Amino acid sequence: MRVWLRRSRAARWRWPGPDSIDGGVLLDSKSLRADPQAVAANLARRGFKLDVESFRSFEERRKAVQVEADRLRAERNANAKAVGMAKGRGEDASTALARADELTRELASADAALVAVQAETESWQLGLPNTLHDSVPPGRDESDNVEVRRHGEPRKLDFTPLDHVALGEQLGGLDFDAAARISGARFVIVRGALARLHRALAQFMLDVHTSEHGYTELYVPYLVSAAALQGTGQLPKFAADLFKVESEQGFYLIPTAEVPVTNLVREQILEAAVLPLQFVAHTPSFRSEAGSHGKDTRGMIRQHQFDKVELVQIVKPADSYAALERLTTHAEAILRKLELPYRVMALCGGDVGFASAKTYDLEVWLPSQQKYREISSCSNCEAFQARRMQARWRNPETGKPEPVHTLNGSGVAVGRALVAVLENYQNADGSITIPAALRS
RNA sequence: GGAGAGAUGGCCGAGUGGUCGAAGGCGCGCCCCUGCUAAGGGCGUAAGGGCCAAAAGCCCUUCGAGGGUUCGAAUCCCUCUCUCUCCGCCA
Repeated sequence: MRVWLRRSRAARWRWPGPDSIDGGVLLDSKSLRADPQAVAANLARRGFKLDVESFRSFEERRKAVQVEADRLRAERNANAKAVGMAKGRGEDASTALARADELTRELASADAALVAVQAETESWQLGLPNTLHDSVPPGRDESDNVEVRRHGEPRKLDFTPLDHVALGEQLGGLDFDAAARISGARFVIVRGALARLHRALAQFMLDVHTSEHGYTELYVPYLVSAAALQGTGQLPKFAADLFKVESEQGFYLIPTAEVPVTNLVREQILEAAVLPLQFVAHTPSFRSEAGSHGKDTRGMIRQHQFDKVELVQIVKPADSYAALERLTTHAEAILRKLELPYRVMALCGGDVGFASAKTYDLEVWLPSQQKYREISSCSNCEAFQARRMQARWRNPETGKPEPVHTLNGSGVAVGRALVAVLENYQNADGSITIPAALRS
């Protein structure tokens, strides 16, 4: 239906192949080789320690092994060709045939060594996070994030606000106990008017992004392959955060629509004219929340399953930072229209996610906590995911395929938006006023 | 679930053991001719990786994936994946 959906045989991702040492994996291997110290200095801003020495050592080994294997292969090819030509002329080929035997043996052992060193390099590289953009503020954790702007004033209430759990139970719309009996902790059943509000929020977001921000709506798989997850950076490092489905195919439940949506362009070479691509999808997200025991155990803030409207952009590298600003305002537009007070935070080096080069979080005001809480996260992954996915565009200036830049952002988390609406729109009698933007 | 067919470059499509990374066509790019909403001619046009400071150059890999046979595989054998058609089933 569209140019970018064409199947590209050329671009079919072959990997890990015997000679694809770079393989488009992770950080740009060339800059890593050229200046490992600079990469190490950059990654140190995240608190990630890059072992330059061990990189150098297996890089040296890799080079030696690869050169030797290539040399042997070249000789074997030439030798085989000589055999063919001799036989064609009806000449004796026994000398070349004897050499061929030796070459076969030598090549087998050289290849084995090459495969081994490449596997080692690859798994090491897959564990390296993205480099950070220069503008990312320094810092170790959440507390060092920098507020960029703030919008809206928290309502002055002349009563003590309830949290969404109390409000939801009063209204008979949120049932955590029933969900616990059915599935366990960190699930919820939403009922009646609140279920409808939840649905309205999701549809509202989709409508705004498609009709006002130029996104194309997608319906996507909720079960994805390990390869797709590796493409966007969840695997191999963060398997513990995912739900793996017991099945022959080895499916995982998506932790975010970012995975299927961004992978839409994997193994593609896109024509410059189709960029930028802007997609929006409403999906559930499944997260094991391993390692968050005791955090936000009450309520809907942190669940194993939640709905999210996700924005994804595929852009030319030169445009990606402008796109990040725009994408962030697209997510903000939802909160503005819902008249929810929020602030925009630039995440510090220590808080930026694995695949991202720069991230803005949107935090919405929650009266019950008297705090701003994350409701969206907007990231520019630059070429990081594109390299892992082999997602490229043809740069007219060079005529060559180059990695695209990918961005994603929640626009916004539906479950948390429901929480925010309940809490910010509550009345003294425990009723909820429906935001004007949702009335029709 | 059962039966069959297929997978080659941006696209279509040849190619059953040896100068095949791959004929031919289309598309695209540059140039020439021509000069008006036409046509003709020439050349060029895959991706990934390595060596090199770099360019040039050289080399390796890739004809769905993996393995095997062979001195040598797009071509022969095995396994898998995906696509299409028919039957069954299902929303």
